[in-house]
This record gives sequence, structure tokens and C-alpha cells, in this order.
Amino acid sequence: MAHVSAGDLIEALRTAGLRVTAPRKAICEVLADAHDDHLSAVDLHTRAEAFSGKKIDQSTIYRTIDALETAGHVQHVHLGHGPAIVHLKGATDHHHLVCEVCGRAVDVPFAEVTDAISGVAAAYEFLVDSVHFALIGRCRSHETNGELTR
Amino acid sequence: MAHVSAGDLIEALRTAGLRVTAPRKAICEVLADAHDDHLSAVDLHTRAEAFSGKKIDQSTIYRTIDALETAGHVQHVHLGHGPAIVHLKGATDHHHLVCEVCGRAVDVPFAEVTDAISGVAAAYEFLVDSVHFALIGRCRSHETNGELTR
DNA sequence: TTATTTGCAAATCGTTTGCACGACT
DNA sequence: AGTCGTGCAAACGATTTGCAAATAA
Repeated sequence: MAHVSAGDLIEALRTAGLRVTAPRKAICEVLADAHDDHLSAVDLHTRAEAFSGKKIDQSTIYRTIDALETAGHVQHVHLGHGPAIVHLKGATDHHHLVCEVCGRAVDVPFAEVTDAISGVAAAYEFLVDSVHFALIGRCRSHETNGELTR
Repeated sequence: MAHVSAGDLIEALRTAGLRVTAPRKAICEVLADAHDDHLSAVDLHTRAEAFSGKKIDQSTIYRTIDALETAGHVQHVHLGHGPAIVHLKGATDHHHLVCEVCGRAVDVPFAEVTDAISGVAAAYEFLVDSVHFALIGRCRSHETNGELTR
């Protein structure tokens, strides 16, 4: 549970030779505070503005995500149709099972998924990266056999 | 190998009560002729125009994909970052393993992937739909351990 | 000071949609 | 004739980019 704090992230920026600015601080706070939420860039924007009380441009959010990602502290994952989501890279690396009907995402420990798929993939000389891309499907309450919706 | 022909598709449109028009014929021809290619809506557009010799609007392509998909003869799959790809639904249902570096897609028989993943997913009450969404990873030649690229 | 960041606005890409005209059936 | 499909243009959501002004170092 002892995860990365906002301070750690800010420190990391500094160490990486990046500048610590108000928008970045706010973004770090929000990220550190997001715990298990799956935040899109827009969510992050909204929360960061709320946190800092000042206007922050959406492009700044994207650029900061990028900076933090390059620095290795954040990662973005594509959960299907919508926007990518962002979360801290931590000890809790996991894959996502996303319900294409309700959009909810369930976290699955890294190893479980990897073990299952890698066998198949290996036969085709593939290394599956489902940390970066989610597995799409349907959760219990939407496990009907009907036509798949877009 | 005896797959769906353009004629079959056109017939199917008619049966579904849909109208058979020049753009639709061209699209059916291209789809039937695409074999194992992974065509994006734009590819389809280009080829359909080339085939018919006349201008076809991109929106017509999307609308026709939609019509054929609803009629159950075509399906679109998201192969990661870029545009969705379209292909005929046939006896050869398969999943896609997409290399996030080179973008190439490898087809894997339906059952192999499904069997492997469903076990894990089931534990979380999930039904994975990897026909509709590809599995992203890296092909042999790009199986490095370096930082994952966007 | 001076290289980074920012905000703003405009551009991008893939896809969807409203609308009036044209063409299957 | 009447409905359905088309082209056109504009709108869309998510993301990226150019540029000049603002600011952390």
C-alpha cells in the first residue's frame, strides 16, 4: 500500500532535470491520489484544475503525462473505444479486463494474464503486451450472447 | 478456400432488404477480394474507388461497413492505435496478434486464444472478446526489452 | 539569463452525422 | 412513388502541434 506519493513524483521530475511547475504539481497530486481509479486525460485535467484552483490547459495535461511516462513513472493504457487511461507505474502492475458494455475495468494481477496468453502467443513468436492494451470483453452482468455492440 | 464471393455479399444485401448500389457493389468486390489483408476503412475506400472508377465518399464506406456488419457478413476489429480494420466473417474466424512496433498482424485460430484467456477471465467473471479487439504485443523481431513505444 | 513550460488556437486523425438530392425497387 | 442511399460539408472526440509569452532554474 505504501505507494508513490505526490512528493515522490515531484522529486522524480526534478531528478529528471524537468521543471517543477504549478500544473505539474497538481497533476502529480491527482495521480498520487487516484489510487485505483482509471483516469483519462480529461479526468486528470478536471481534477488537476480542481486541485490547483487555476486553469490548466488540456495540452499541458498531455504533455505532462508524456513527460512522466518518459521518466518512467506513469503509463497509459488503451481500454478499448474511449480515451486512454493513465496510472502510476508501481508494484501493483496489472492488466485490465474492460467490459465493452458498461466500460468498467477490472484489474487482474500481471502474472495471471501473462501466463495464460504467453503460451499461445509464443507459438506465433509473439510477446503479448496487455499492460499497454486492455483485454476487452464483458463482465458478468453483460455476458449475453447477443450481437456485440460497438 | 471456397470463401464468400462478391456475388454472395451482394446477394446477401438484397436478401436483407438493402439496396444494391454501385458503391456497395464495389465495396463487396474489394472485400471479397481482400483475402487475408487487414483493410482499414480508408484502404477500403481507396480500393473501392479504384475498382469502380468513380468517386465514393468516405462516409459511404463507413455506412456500408455498418450495413454489412449488421447483416452479419463483415466485422471490424480494433488493432490498437490506428484505425479499425474490416474483414469478412467466415469459416476462418480468428483473433489478431498485433505487433505494436511494426504494426503487422498475425492471425491466430479462434479456439487457441479463447481457451487460454477464458480461464483467467472466468475467475473474474469476464468473457473476453478478442475477436473484436486484438491482442497487442511484439513480434519476434521486435521482442526487445526496451521501453515500450507509443 | 535562458532554456523549459505554458496557454491558446489551430491542426490532426478516424469516424459520425445532418441534410437535400438522386437513385434503387 | 416512395424509401433508402448518396455526396457534401460540417461536427465529433481524443490527441498533437506551432508559436509567442511566461517562468523555473
